[in-house]
Amino acid sequence: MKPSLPKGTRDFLPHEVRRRNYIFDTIRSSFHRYGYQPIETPVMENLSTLTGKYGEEGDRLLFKVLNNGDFLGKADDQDLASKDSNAVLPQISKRGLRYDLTVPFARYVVMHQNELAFPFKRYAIAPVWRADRPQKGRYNEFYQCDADVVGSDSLLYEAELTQLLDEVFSALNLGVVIRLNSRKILAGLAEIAGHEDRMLDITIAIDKLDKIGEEGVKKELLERGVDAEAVSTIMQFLATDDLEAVAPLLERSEIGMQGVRELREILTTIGFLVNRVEFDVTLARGLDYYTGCIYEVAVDPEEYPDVVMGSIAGGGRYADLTGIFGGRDLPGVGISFGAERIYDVLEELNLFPKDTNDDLDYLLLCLDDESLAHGFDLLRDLRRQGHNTDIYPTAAKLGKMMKYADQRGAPRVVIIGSREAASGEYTVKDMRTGEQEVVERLRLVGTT
RNA sequence: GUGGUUGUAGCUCAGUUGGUUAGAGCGCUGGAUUGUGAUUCCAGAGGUCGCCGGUUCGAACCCGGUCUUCCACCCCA
Repeated sequence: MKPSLPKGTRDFLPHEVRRRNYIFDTIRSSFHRYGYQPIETPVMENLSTLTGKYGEEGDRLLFKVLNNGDFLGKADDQDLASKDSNAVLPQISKRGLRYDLTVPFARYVVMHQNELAFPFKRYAIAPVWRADRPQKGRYNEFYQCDADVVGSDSLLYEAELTQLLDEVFSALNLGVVIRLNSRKILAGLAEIAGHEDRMLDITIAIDKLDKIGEEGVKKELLERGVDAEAVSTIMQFLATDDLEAVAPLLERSEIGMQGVRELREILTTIGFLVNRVEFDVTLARGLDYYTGCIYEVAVDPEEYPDVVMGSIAGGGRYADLTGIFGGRDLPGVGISFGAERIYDVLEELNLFPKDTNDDLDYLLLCLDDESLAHGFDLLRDLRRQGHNTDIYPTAAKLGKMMKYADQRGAPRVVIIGSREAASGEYTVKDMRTGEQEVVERLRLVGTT
């Protein structure tokens, strides 16, 4: 049988894992610096926890886990005979793989509300699964790095999370644009246009402005049943790229003005950042549960015009995610980094630091069996003193062992033959410069 | 979920109208060099041509199905 991988999943080689860890470590240390605490939840959740939280499209993309045992025997014969998947599904599957980290977090907060101090700030770096059709930058299994805070509606957190986004990307040396909008402004826009009930249709259409242009958006709006007068009102909004230009248009909408005031406050609270922060009225974001400020981060198109990649981080405020699970109604706000896309972009732009190689200090090479015994003893001493050290496990030809050292990326090798074993002075070769010197055991091992 | 695209050595890819033994570069193994890798020279190994079926005297090549890759939708990180 030929080995294979499920579609949309990948293996990682050691150097790839190191580079991924570089991203995870950078993000994690910022999370810690901002006072977020780690939590963990299972990769599987009850389907009832997951369904209905991501819209119709999201439900379709959930990976379902088959029930154990005779799962078909317990299913209804009529439903089975009619091949009605929607009817059969709840009878044969009660669990699914998590689709993101936010909904499981909401479930977690409700279940542990009496053990947590609010506002509760947590982070999680973990894989999630979506049964999407894979493309580049789009996988069926991928990592998210989330920071959320629940139990406070303070706008300070929106500002803090924007700073956090900025800090992480400047630590990664990647120029980005952080775009902000508010669901309240979008709701206000729908209200002004006289289609309060069509907010979703309207936002989906205007979200495509970049891609299909003004005419395309007009067409899409009309197709979605928005009347011509409303369309021209909406197009007025799209012509603005400044919060203060949008504000007068929203004067008649209470919720819209609330959104404007909130964004104003957030923008003035943020202070100086390395990356640009822009208000973007066309920013929509699909996830159903967002109710306030929304974020999206993209690679800076001015700095890297050739990079084609969707958003690499995003997030927003949600007013009542915990309410769905019957808990106290706790407001929350959070952000999520897409580690895989960040990886692909850093790779494409060659922005990974050089030293994400093997972190070995020494590799010991022994030329005969007595030297090998000697080397194994030296190995233990080096390791005890905190040197990352490895040894070639047999006495072999030096050329062969040197080649192995080269492939391992070992920065230094210690050559041990009968001369060295007898004298306790070793030949240490620097693999980069090619220089070698004779070093006494005490000086090599060092003391602590 | 819809439409398209891709698959040949470990990797990147050639392969003529369907015709003898499917090639190259890189990588790998061994040697030149029995105590020196990354450079040089020589030699060698490595293939169910994604998989299943069909057409044909004959299929890497044509046809059907399937899996996979990537792309455009949809949606999203």
